[in-house]
Amino acid sequence: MTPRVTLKTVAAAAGVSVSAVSLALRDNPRISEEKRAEIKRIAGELGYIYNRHAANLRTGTNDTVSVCVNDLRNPVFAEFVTSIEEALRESDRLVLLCNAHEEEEVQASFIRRMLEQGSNGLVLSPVAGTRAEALREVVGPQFPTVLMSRGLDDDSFDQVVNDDPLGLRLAVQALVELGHRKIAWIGGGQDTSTARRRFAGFEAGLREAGLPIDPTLVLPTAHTTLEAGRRAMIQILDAAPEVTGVLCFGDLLALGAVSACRERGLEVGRDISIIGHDDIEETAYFDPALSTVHVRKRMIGRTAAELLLQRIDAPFAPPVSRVIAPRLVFRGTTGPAP
Amino acid sequence: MTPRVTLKTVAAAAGVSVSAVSLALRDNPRISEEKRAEIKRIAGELGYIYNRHAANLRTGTNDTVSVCVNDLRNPVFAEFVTSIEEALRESDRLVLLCNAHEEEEVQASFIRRMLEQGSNGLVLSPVAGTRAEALREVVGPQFPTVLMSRGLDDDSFDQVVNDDPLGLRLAVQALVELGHRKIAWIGGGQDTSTARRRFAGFEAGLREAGLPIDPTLVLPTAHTTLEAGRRAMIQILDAAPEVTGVLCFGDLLALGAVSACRERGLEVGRDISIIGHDDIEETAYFDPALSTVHVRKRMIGRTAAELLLQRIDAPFAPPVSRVIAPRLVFRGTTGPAP
DNA sequence: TAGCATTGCTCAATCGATTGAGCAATGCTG
DNA sequence: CAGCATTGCTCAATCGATTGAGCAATGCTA
Repeated sequence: MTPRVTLKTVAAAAGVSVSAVSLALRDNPRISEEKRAEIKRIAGELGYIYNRHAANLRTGTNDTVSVCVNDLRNPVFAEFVTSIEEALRESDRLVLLCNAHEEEEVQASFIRRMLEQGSNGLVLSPVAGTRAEALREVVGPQFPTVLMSRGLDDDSFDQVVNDDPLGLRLAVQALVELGHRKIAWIGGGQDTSTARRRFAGFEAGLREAGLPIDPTLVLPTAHTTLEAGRRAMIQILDAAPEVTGVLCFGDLLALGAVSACRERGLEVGRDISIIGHDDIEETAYFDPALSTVHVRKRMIGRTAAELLLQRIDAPFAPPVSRVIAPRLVFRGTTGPAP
Repeated sequence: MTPRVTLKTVAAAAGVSVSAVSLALRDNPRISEEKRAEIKRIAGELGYIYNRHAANLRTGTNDTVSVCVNDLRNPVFAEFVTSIEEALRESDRLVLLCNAHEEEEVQASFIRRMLEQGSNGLVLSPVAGTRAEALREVVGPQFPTVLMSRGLDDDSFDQVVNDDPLGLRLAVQALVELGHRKIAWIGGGQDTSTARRRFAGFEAGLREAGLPIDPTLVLPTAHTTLEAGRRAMIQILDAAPEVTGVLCFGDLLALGAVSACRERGLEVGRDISIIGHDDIEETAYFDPALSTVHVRKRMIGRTAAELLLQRIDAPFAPPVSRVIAPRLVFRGTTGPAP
């Protein structure tokens, strides 16, 4: 093993001090242009590799941002993470990733781990059941943290969320205008702000339309998968065949519901209307294409990254909360009530 | 700002030396059971946070594994990353993530960055056009590296790949047995081993069946999105309306192709048969559900993680290459030739 | 009971970049 | 030309955990 090339090695070779090398390599103007060029040349020739550990120890950070989401296989989260990563690339920060899979312990241990690691900040989609105080306990009082997609009832955190109530109220309104009166709700069985807020929007929409909230038409599901949607839809059709409109917590659920309706011989978009939520890319290509609440995922991801960078620069600034408005997208799974 | 709680703080509070605390916290048996318990208790009360930077500087590593894939929004990669992360959780390593987006420079700078960071190893799906020597140049001669999904013609790297040629030969065989003679190929316009190997499998399958390779039935696409599939399919239908079988580089392309056929009034599964590749979850719920080549994604991700851990433990062991066999899944988009 | 091993800790050097303080040389101003 | 600022560098402390060497106390063996 050849001994490591450090600042010291370079300094000796260049006949200057260690500090001079350190400053020169970072283009500090206090070192003259020529010296800087020479030092860089020598460093290059010697094959100097910057040791971030030493710098990290000294500076206390490590130019890393942590992102913890529930499940990357959910295209919504994949889109969030992708746009965060892109937004951070300019600030030369790497992304530390975690899939919490709704397990609070995984989330907590990731947070501890990335704190040890000296990560600069955290973008978090808290697992179901996360309490704000418990989270604050884990991340510590002033650690730059931005909640994304799922908020918490605590305004000490920066947050970026989709306007869930709005999206669902719009969806209910749309169905009502199409003449639907028996409208079902599938999903949101998790203990998350998203689940609560979407359901609240559903309820508010019905209330505004003067419609009753029928418990047999509300079917929370533990998961948000295609299969869960299929099962829930079958259950609803069995319990309340008169239903003509269905709103779903997520697109995957909605696609499952579509497939269940078809199994039962219903033509979706004519016999029954279904609206999903999120607008993941795939849904546009189903036949009939899925009507859905379009969530501005890239915007949310980018905003989360921006807020986090701001927070890192100004740890004591007042917390910011951003609510991104969704819009309704009509495709083939909605139509006038039969 | 309260001053940081370090080993020193804890040592002072516990009335022992810094070393004792360091050893105790890591359960070194050279410190007595009782002292260890007491030290841990005090550390906990003081809110001691382990500073990995100091340890990293001292030990030279940082218990991190880097993963670089092309695009997380592709469900296949999301699945890979998820299973790698799960597999690594036991070894208490964090995942540093990068989406290279087919840009060699992004890939290279990520690699340099994570090397500085002291990452323990790399799982890489090389961007299109990556040459083995160039990659070796960037990662250095002995850095633990596992290529995943996309291989390189270089046996100095560990590799885990799907058996692409096999999958496509099986798919061609299946269509031929169903009576298809005019079989098209959509996708794989990228300069990746995957693209080459799948196309090679397609060609081999035709050859085995004694069928000619018709250039008008081969349509490489630059992207593997739904939209790209739709466009390619339209082009093929225009140029060669007699086509009855279509193989696609990926499921998204295939779904796009399905949607294009439908626009043209063709009933997929009867008038024309389409087979995708990868078997992403959504495809099973399309109507008709997509027939596809099922790639064992979790297996590939887990295997990549395992190989990497082995490689980290034994940097000089001979390189390992794993080929994971896919299987054909028949659903609704395939049927006898009309 | 001398001699040696073991136990249980402490000491202090170490990893390598960063940075505030400091200093010599030069330029500039009044 | 004294006095001050600026330029261009050096000095040395510092971040905090790790670890080989060392040492005192105790136990064990011959």
